[in-house]
Amino acid sequence: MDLNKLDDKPIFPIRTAAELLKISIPTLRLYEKEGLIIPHKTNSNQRAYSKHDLERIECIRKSIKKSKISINGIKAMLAMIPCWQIIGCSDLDRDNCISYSDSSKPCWAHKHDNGVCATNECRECTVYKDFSECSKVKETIQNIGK
Amino acid sequence: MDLNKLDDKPIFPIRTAAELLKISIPTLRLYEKEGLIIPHKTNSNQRAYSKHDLERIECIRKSIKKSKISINGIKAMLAMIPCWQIIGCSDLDRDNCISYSDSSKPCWAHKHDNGVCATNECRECTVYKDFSECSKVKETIQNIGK
DNA sequence: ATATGTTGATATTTATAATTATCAACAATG
DNA sequence: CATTGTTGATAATTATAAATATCAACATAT
Repeated sequence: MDLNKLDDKPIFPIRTAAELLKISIPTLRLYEKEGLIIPHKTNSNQRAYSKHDLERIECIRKSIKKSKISINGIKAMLAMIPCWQIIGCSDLDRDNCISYSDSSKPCWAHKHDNGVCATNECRECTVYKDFSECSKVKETIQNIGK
Repeated sequence: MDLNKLDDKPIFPIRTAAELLKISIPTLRLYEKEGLIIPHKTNSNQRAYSKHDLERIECIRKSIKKSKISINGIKAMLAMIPCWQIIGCSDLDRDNCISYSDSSKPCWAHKHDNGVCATNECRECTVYKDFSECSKVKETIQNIGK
């Protein structure tokens, strides 16, 4: 098996994740409610975090604590991700998509009724997985024109 | 004379601006220090605000108060503006430009040593003038690919 | 089946961003 | 030249976002 995939395995229950990150459980739930993180859910609806999830959360934390960007600020910044370009939406899907016009939160925080996003798992999507910080978003914006 | 240009005339001293906006003078100075606004300066370094300046500040205020985006959040979001595309930088100028890679504040909050931006007045630049809110930034990101 | 951990929701506390007040030095106005 | 407004800087205050605590109901594990 590909050993890199281990880091994607959701093996940590919420308490362990909180201990490893040195934050409280309600904070983890808050970030999720705000759409900054999408942990895996078990059959019985219990959260499970992977190593990559933890890294993502540390990144979010840095934005809040060091860069002083509010949660809504992070959401607004992530809303600038040109997801339609990344996943290659059809023009129709794109124009019908809420997240194409919305600038308040990232695409994965929206309920999608049409297009690929309606069926795909956001947690597994490149758009979600690749973007948790400003620099990555800007990098992508730079590359659209090329 | 073009009557529309009147709205760009910097005719309000800081006290008047503060009264019209119902905020304090130090707040206006803060927004400027953070690079969210560039008022005109008289020969003796006194600030003067135009009607458009006031509208811009109201827009900023809405982001802070209603959208709950922190000042640093607004700056991060504005750092996503593809300014090099808008003003049509040469590839060389672009690659040498700080604001091309930086994702912490908008281009006009940087000191520019090379390119057009070194000589131009940011206050007069389309990039500064057109962008004070998220939706305009996203609109522009949408249009790059087209 | 009893311990321990989870869920979502609400209430509370804490941290800190945003705003304002105050200051001496300088500018404008009449 | 006296009045009123400005400048930047620092200190104090206020507002509120972020984090945490608490809860009953449900899940897991031994």
